[in-house]
Amino acid sequence: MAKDDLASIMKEYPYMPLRDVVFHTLRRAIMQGDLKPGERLMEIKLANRLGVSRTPIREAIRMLELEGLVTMIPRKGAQVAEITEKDLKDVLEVRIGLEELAVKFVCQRINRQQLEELHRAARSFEEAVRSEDLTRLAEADVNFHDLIYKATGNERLVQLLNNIREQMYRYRVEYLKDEEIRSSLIQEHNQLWEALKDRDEKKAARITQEHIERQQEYILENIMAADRKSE
Amino acid sequence: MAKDDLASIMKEYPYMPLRDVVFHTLRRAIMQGDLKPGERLMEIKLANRLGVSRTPIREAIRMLELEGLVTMIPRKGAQVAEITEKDLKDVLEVRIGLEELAVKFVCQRINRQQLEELHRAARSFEEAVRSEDLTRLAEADVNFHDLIYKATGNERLVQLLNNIREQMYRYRVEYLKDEEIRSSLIQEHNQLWEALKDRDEKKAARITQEHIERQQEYILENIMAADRKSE
DNA sequence: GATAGTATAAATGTATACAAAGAACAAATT
DNA sequence: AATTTGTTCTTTGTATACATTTATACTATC
Repeated sequence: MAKDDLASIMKEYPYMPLRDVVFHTLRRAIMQGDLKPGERLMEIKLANRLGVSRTPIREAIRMLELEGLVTMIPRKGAQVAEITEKDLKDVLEVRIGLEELAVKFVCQRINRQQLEELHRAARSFEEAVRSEDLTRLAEADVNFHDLIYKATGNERLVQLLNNIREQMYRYRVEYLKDEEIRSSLIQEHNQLWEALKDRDEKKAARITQEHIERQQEYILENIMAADRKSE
Repeated sequence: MAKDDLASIMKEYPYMPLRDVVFHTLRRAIMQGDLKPGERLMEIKLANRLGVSRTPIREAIRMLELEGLVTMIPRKGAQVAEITEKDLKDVLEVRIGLEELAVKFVCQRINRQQLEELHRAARSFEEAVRSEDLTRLAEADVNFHDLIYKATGNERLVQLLNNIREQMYRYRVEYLKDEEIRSSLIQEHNQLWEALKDRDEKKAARITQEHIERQQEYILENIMAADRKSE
């Protein structure tokens, strides 16, 4: 079918404005720590480095600014936003609230098919843990949570949660590298699935909260360590 | 004092890049419905209309895009995002969740001074209702809720809530024009204040929820009416 | 008369040019 | 020697020019 061919070609060569390429490039660089907090983002240098003109750079910076990843100093330019412990605490407080809200909705709205999908996702996460393949593991984790998000039936909530989850990368989550944590994650996923299946809002909320709080402790230790090192 | 003079002058003439002026202008136009959903935002026309070049226009559009107020069609340009009843429902679900989270934090963290400020704000809202001055009324309402937001001690949460509150304008909230609603708002504010004073999280959450749900019903009626009219 | 094809116009995407503000450094004056 | 002033250089803010794509309208042909 010609139409399908075209569609697949479109998927292979999706048109993307340079601003979006730059946006994602810079975003990733900030998240991964290649661009460090406080570092200036100078348009000409970035433009030369990425082989584009200033225009797409500027548009990307506007987007990063609105995401809070860079802060603007008038007539001085953009710099990578600082991250403080307070920031992290604030974000995670909000995240807990939103994740609890999400599982509440899921309990109310998830259907059998979605439950099955979620079950499969939990299983493939387990397999990924056993495979010791970190990339696959991360994907499986994202997939599991994506399914939960989708089951909320609330697009805005999904959008907010995805954004927060991406921001978590900034806090150097090398969480999944820890052996002990990986196996406890399996248990958490299974428990969460059970709670959602039983539509037990309270239990689901509790598991979610504990899940994130554990992550928070872990990240705080890491940040503390990183901060001490850099001082 | 020369320094104070300079500071006051700076406050009077704060530097603002054109992109921010354009951003706020367009934002307001969309919120107020001057730019209608689906309407195309053509750069040259906007540039001519606002007396600037395309560059600030484009940067403003990038910001509006990230806020979800405009949607981009590749190589076709920007258009004002459509709003559906589902959108509104989604936003308000999230809003209820976040507002409940907010009052929970406030119950845990508000201090005596903040409580007093809040009380004064509730009083001045009452006065504003009696004054029949709609502008003053809106300001007093915003002020009351700002104080609550601040008392959460969570800047991210404040940011999200402010954003959502601004978005509500899109849904043509002519809420405060209704006599009956105004007086019930006084009661709600007072009840909420009492709950926060007593640090009664459940009561505060309930009041908040009811408050927003009532607004939702009202807005839904309005949107329905508007949609029927435009079809 | 309808349809297809081409040409023209208009809009976005990208690059570059120009203006102005700010920082850094050097020189002069006290 | 220190401070201040002036100059230059860098960088952002804004405008404009160019390229590419898409929409539109008109003409020619069936």
